[in-house]
Amino acid sequence: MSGFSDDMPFFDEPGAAPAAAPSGIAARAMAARQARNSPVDYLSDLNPEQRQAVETTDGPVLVLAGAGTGKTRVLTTRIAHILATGRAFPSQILAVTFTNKAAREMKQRIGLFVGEAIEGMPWLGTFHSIGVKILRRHAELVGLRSDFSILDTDDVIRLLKQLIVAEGLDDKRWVPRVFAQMIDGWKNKGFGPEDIPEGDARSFGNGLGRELYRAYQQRLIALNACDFGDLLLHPIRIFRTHHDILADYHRRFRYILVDEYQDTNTAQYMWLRLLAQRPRSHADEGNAPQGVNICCVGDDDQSIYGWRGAEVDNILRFEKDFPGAAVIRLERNYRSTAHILGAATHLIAHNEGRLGKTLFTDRPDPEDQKVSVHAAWDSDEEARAIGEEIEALQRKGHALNDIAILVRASFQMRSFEERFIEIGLNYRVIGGPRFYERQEIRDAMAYLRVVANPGDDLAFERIVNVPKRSLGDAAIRQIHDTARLLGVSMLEASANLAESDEMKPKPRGSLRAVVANFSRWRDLLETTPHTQLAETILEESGYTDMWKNDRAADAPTRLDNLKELIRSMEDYGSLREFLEHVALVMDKDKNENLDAVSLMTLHSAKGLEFETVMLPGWEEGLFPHQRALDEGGRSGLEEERRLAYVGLTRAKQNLHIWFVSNRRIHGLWQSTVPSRFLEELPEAHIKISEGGSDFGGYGQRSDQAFSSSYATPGWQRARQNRNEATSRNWGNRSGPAVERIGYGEADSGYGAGRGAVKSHTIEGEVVAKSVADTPSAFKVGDRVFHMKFGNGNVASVDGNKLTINFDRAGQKRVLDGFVTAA
DNA sequence: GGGCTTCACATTTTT
DNA sequence: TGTGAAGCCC
Repeated sequence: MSGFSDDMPFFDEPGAAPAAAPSGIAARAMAARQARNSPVDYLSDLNPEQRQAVETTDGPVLVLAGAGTGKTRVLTTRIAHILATGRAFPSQILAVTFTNKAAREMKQRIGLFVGEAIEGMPWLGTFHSIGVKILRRHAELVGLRSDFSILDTDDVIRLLKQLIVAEGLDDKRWVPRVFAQMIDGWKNKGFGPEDIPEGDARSFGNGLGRELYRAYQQRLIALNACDFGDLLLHPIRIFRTHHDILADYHRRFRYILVDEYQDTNTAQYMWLRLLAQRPRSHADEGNAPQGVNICCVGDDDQSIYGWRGAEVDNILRFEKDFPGAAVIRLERNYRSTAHILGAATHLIAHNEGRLGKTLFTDRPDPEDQKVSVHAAWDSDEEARAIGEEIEALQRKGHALNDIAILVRASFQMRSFEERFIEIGLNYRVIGGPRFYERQEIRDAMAYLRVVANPGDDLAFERIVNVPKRSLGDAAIRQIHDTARLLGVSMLEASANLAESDEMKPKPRGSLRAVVANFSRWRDLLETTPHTQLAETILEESGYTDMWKNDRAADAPTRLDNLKELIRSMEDYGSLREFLEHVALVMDKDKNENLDAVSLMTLHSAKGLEFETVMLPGWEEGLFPHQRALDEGGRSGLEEERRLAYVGLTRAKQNLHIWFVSNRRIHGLWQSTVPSRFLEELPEAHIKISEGGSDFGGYGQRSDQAFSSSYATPGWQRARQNRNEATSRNWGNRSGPAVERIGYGEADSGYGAGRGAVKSHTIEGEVVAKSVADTPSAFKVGDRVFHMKFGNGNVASVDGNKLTINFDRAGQKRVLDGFVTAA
């Protein structure tokens, strides 16, 4: 039952890869080539701990890599080292990451070391992509065919809704999305329908939780499909029930490397254990190395995904799981200044239950710039002040690309976006809706999925009446019932129905056409290049026409997206390869040519670094978030603190933290209290800033603010606010420590003149068409359309700045480059 | 089937 | 307050 015959090592000798290096990076490639010739070179750049992490190749290793300590470097060098010293072939190394981005980066960096040998690293990828690869080989063992589809969250929810309704339950009381999350949670823990706790099972659908879960799994098999969780759970099941297969993988993987180990959930942990812990009998046979060569790299202080199933415990108990493990700490930081590190280290020390690390740097910091803490009256002023600060930096030549604003929750982004649009400051939002989640892309994908896997009823159902073909709810139900009755796919059932007289003539006619189309496309699959096939499908189905005839403002964008989809298909060898890519790699490159400030959540900032970082919204209730406190208790608070730590450690040079006194929550203005995390910052490394000259006029330079018991008029007002706040439902802190944080009363408007701006982005998507300071082409009374605010009428024109009365958003001032004639 | 109104809800997100 | 989904009416 071995499935390995097809991909034995590609190179006889790890170092024997052709010397041709990728073009365009000549210098690095030269270094790489040199490194290949003399294996010691690549080690000499490492510090002693890093070097130890690279060279300790035998037995289990846990590398505790603090933020900015060269984690990726260690991982990639370690792989290079294993290859260069002939310890394993590329195909004998299993290297797992969480995100595609991380996998891509690793591939690229290993490529610099070993040239093209990277092609021979078939087992470097995300947990899920490797899971798919394994599952495709043994699909039949769990009742799937190897061409199974991978469903995304949206498909899953639609499927669950069907099942919930089919059980006669009210889908408003038992919300499919909620159930999808429950199932996801169960799968993260490695639970199949039989394993879930009785309480969980009872808590959903009038006690039918377990039955629904079971029915869901059956439907997936019938659809020849998997959800994301199955990509790990099915392999786990296979490993457990087929020891010969597991033994094959044991023989195959000589080295296992895991990135971001603190983020692994229970299922991933089980999967890793199965692969890593070979029973004695295997270890003893042949010349397999004794012990387990597993190397996990992570940072318990950066574990911020507990809420989605990550178990910090996995990293905390590594030494118990893998006896004799070497634990190596990387604490020398190459990213941030001593002040930033001091602040971060001190903050995170408030957490219990850590493995403990203390970051340090011995690089000099010529500017000796402390972390600054700023106060603002409300969120609008916060946005204004940060905007000013950024413009000031920009004038000094600071690239916007090197600046990031990291928020706790995405609603905070809004005030920044509005402000930046107003002053014409380039920004890009990282995260948010993604290319492959757009409606038109998902529709197009559904067509392709049906062609690739005619049993994919979910995809079929999605597009059978898109564009409209008079196949409404009634027709779909009929197809459904027929499929059930005959035990076949909906496509097959449709073929039957189209030839019978059970359907009214009109829908029957269009159904016949649909069936004929799919069968023709299916035939073309063998003979036509997949990009061309996709084009044909979108044309012949009438899908592109549908958008061409659509007069909605975004229809042209959607057509562009479809073209982009086809274009991106060129990068893949076959339709199936492409579909798998889309299912697993839901991201797309952003427009990186533009100089723009990055705006994102703290979560999505993990792993990134910026010269300057702004951290707004440090208030009780928002950060730490009230819900984390309510639902997570102490451990919830600690996770929030780790999030703060992640935020602080993103900054290389400048770090600014902000809090406001008033914030609008669900439409209501609330007084707020500075975050407890502010008190946890060490005095020695921070300064309370009154916003410099921009703010002018309130509070004093107040490093002494931390010397507790004194109050200026401003402070008194702060205290007042706090007292009010504590009586509300937000943050309920006690103790006088709060009093120490500076606060200002700068609620007066300020700031008017700003530097000229050349181009603008909204959400990394739109590039404006006009240049600042040229008179606007629009005049009063013009009807215009704005990406964010919709349609409106121009009320006044001031150079290139327009005041527009939007139908829905009300009156706004925007730059004319952001609107088009409606 | 499309557009309008009403209602509930309002942290973080990858695969 | 403001958004998005679902129901309702034509």
